[in-house]
Amino acid sequence: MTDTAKPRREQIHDVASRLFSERGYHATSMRDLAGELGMQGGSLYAHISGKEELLIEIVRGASQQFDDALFSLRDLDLPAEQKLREAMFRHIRVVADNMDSATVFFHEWKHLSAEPYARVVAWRDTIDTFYRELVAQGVQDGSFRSDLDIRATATLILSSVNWTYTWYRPGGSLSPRDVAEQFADMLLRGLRADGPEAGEAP
Amino acid sequence: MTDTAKPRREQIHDVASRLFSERGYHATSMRDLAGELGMQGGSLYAHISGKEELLIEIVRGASQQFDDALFSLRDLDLPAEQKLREAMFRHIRVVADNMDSATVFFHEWKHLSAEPYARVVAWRDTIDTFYRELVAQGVQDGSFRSDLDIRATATLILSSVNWTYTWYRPGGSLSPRDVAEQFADMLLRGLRADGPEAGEAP
DNA sequence: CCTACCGATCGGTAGG
DNA sequence: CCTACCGATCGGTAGG
Repeated sequence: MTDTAKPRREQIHDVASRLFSERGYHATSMRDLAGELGMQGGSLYAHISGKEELLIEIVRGASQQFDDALFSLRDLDLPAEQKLREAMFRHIRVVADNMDSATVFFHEWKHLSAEPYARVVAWRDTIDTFYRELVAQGVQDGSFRSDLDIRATATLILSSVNWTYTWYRPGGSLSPRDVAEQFADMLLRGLRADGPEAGEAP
Repeated sequence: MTDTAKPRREQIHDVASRLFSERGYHATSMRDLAGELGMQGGSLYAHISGKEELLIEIVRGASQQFDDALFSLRDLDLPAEQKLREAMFRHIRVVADNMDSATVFFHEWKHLSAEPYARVVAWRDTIDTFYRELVAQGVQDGSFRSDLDIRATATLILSSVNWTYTWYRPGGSLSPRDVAEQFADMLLRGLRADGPEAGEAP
């Protein structure tokens, strides 16, 4: 109606994200994609160089969003607990605000060819490290339990935030902040009732 | 060498699980599958009726394993905390002992046709319910915090056990029991140091 | 379990 | 951005 239309390339990426997330990369044909954009299959190649380029850019875009959200936290001088809450919130928000590309990111990166594949593997490592450092900081300053296994703790945190792509529904009653606060509360305080000290061994 | 060979059908399912988990369902051709079994593409159809039958059986087999592991716990008279520990252990063990079919289960079920697809959706609901009931029991008997959100708690637990399919390595140093105990300890006790009561709000 | 084949569809290109 | 097309490959079948 007006000239608020997105650039064609961006439209293609958006639709590709949706189709790849719904049907998977290999089950989505270039003709499916073109059809949703109201063009013929061959016409796509006036805008992009090939199918894998789309996957590469979707995956790169998703990892970039995580980087932007998390790495600015790295050198922030916050107590470990606050930093963890904020990291979980931002992490979940990236997933929630980009359900399609996040789903593609988690599900379809295995179909990348060698070089972009290796980049994803390396990227995963940087995120692991980010959360491990965050946990280590909390252990060192005494706010987290000293008997925590750093790797396992980081993995547990990552499980909680990453798995959201499987169940979160953007239009629902839970905001990313709600989810993050619920999860962080449970992780930090534990599920056990306090007070009379629930029995350890029966 | 001896006659310990598995039935051909079982071999086909095992190889299909591996290929589907490594490459995805649609990126695995029947000729790929036949080749790994030392036969021609068309020969597969002497043993199976079609490609989707393989996916259906892999998915059905995986959900059956979870059912067998978890539902026997349902009416067991255990304290909630012990039941949670045992459920998490069994859940993680199913994933760890069946990395291929578990990966197919979590990644490829979307490619099922309407009827088996609906069965998976319904199944997921029974597992959700299982964990919610477990949490609710713990809240009722006073061993879990009374302010827990049942749904969120069950989701957090499920995140931790399901996500293992993405990082667990069966030959490594961590047994399913190790992982389950680490995760359950953290979830139950929380990450915070006890004692001087780490500050809630700064 | 093989050979030989089917129609359908794939990603991508040429030329306009 | 379209038409028309390319070789390759797909899942599956017939007949043995």
